[in-house]
Amino acid sequence: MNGAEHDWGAWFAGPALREEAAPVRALLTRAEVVRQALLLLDEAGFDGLTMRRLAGRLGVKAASLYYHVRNKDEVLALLADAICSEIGGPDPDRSWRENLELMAAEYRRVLLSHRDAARVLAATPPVGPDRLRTIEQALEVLCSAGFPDEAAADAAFIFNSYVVGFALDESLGWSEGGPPAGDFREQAKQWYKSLPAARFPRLVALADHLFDPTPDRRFEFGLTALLDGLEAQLSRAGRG
Amino acid sequence: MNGAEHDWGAWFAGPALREEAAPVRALLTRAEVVRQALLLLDEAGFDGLTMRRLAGRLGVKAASLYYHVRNKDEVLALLADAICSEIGGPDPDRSWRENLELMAAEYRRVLLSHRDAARVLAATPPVGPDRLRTIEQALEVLCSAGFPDEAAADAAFIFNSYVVGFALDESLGWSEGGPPAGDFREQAKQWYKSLPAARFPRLVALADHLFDPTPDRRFEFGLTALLDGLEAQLSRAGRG
DNA sequence: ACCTGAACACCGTTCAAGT
DNA sequence: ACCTGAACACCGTTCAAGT
Repeated sequence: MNGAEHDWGAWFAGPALREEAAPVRALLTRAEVVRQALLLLDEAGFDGLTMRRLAGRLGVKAASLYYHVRNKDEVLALLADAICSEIGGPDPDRSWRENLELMAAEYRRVLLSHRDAARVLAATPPVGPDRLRTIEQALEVLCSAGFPDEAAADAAFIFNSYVVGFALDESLGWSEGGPPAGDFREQAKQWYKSLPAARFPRLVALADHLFDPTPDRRFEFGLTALLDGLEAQLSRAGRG
Repeated sequence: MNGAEHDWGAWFAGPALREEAAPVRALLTRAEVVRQALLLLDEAGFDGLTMRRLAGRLGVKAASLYYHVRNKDEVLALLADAICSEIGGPDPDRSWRENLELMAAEYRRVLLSHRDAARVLAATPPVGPDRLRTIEQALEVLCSAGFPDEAAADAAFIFNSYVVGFALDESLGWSEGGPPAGDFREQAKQWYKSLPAARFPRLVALADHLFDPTPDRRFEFGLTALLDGLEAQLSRAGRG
């Protein structure tokens, strides 16, 4: 039903949906590959996710993976979809604005719950069924709110770009080879404060705020600005 | 003067500023390394930018690079700064809003003028002098406009995140291994249109708009929403 | 001071061959 | 149908050694 016969092939070769309860014997499944890839991502991060390590984890040689999967990009696309499958949808009883706030929080929560998840999404085209679902839901909310088609498409795009972009900044953390993640903000803050004040007066003066330890508040700030802007455009479109 | 004695070391070992007009003989300079890295980036893209290829271009073996540069991450950070050096600043005669629009356009123009530039910025911490300058300038515009310190820091962060995030989406293009970049939008649009309409009604209906060939308009749309939102927050803060 | 040779420990991917 | 051995063409980085 509902178009299960659609050809996902070109972008997304075969849905990871019809899965028959992974048998005890080690018969490699596409779904099992994805499952282990997600576990490996959480443990080793984006850079640690290699075909060879993934194969090792599945008790198989790297070459075997290529029987189940076209290449690493496909693994990443499947991974992106698996991550998106955890994102909840809108609530029909709420306003469009409440729903976008809800969805943004959900989206971000999921992206932060898996290591480097935002990097996986950024490295991957939006072609998986679950990822498409989240876009579909955002479009539905916006269209129902009365946004004209073009504005709804733009708004959904921008909305997605904002959440992923923010989570990307957030998860990079710039701690590579640096101090332990906990001390990082403090260290960066001190470094900014030590900059030449004659050249970078604002940077030095605002260092405390720039490295505020509460990204939640900042996420809200940007989201509020964006939604205020969309609201303004909506009322403009309503009049026009 | 103005703090030239500041220790950039921890994050940005030695400014690429004091350069003495590359001599004819092949004495490798830090600045020359960065110059060639930028050329290589433009030719080969982010994934094609390797230490070995960069060395080859400089007529030197890969190991030699490590005498001038700590590692590849440092090359990327220097590259990010070289790219940011091309971004123009604000105009003191304009309003804060006009200036942010101007700076956003400049920023995006530069990011699109070098292949995968947004990826370089996203992969790199904001520690170079020219990159810091652009942040300083954004903060200055916001503070002068009357934003409270915390809001100015948030706004500058979000502003940066928006521009880089948008350019990132834009430059990825998802054409990897796919059709030539020109046909890509059309191909993606057709694929979206072919999705099962019962499951993805909005996606199918809005495919034409989602793959609109004019990212400029969409960039404006999002920027306008963001700035409208900031304007609303500013007047709220003014009253509060 | 500046560069190299040679190595180490990896990558993604292919493909003939095994079962 | 499913997996492997072995190879190909690469990576980033280190380090003793050369000049």
